[in-house]
Amino acid sequence: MSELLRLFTRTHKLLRAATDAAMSEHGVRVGQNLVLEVLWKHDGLTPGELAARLGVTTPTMVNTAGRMEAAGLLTRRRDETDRRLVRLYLTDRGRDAEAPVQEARRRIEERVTATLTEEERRCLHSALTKIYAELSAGRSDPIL
Amino acid sequence: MSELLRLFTRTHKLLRAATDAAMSEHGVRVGQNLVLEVLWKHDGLTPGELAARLGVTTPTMVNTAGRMEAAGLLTRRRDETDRRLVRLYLTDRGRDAEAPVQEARRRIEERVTATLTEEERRCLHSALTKIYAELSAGRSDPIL
DNA sequence: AACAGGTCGTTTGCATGCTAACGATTTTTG
DNA sequence: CAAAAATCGTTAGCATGCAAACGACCTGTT
Repeated sequence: MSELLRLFTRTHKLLRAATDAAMSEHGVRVGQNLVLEVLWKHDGLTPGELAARLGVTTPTMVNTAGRMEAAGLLTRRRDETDRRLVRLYLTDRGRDAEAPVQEARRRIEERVTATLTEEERRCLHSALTKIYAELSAGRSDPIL
Repeated sequence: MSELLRLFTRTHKLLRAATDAAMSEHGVRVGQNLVLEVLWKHDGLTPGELAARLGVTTPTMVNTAGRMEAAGLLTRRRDETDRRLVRLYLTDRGRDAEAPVQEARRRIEERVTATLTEEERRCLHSALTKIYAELSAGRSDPIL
């Protein structure tokens, strides 16, 4: 009875759904929230740079950027010195989302960790870190 | 720095990718493996019953069943006494996948848990269980 | 018996991921 | 300097999820 994989998947799905619901109240979908978190600190990155930081592929980032552009969160602009590059810049709406989105994120994390003991919190973190390391062994994206 | 949500998401992605790679060697994609696991024990369930057991929506199950039918893993047949129902029956190929798929699943779970201490294993399980319970509070799908 | 309402599976449309193939641009090399 | 190679973003096609709307079928009430 492979309990762990199933439990992990189910829990992830609930967590993702809860996050999406909370973010959606502020016009941001779950997949866009991490992109914003990077852009708030480093505006004007390229899709490739963002993809690397987020651990997704470039096509995924391009699609996400397209949806975020359609949602009015950012704009695309070609780099002047290297015409291959595209730079993504936040709009006012993208910047204004910072406070409410981070607050929503904080609340979910708090809700989740509140149910755990101090030991469970510590253990969960170290266990996930070890699993992450094990599975990313021999990969090119060891960024976390 | 909301470490936990990010770490959880990243780890889940790696785990899912590793599972998909292992399953794909036997003609089964990651989303189909849990469906098979149920059908091996209870052949002839309906899409709705399967969806409930797996914690996914009925449309998702219908799509997955369509892909599994195209892959030759199962067949659809209308229920004779209640024509609203569709029953999903495994093909020989679907049954033959049982041993290799369960073996692949076992190996991944072993690889993951091997990196953990006994305490971490126990804690991870109880932490996930608690988080799952917290997030599914006030929901209609408390099945695990 | 007839109709209203409930129960199904399906279709449609979207979000999020991936890989593979392509086109434009820059850099490297011969 | 021109051709070859590397680097980017994009597009296309697939897998997996969701919610909403639909059509077919059954059931219960009148």
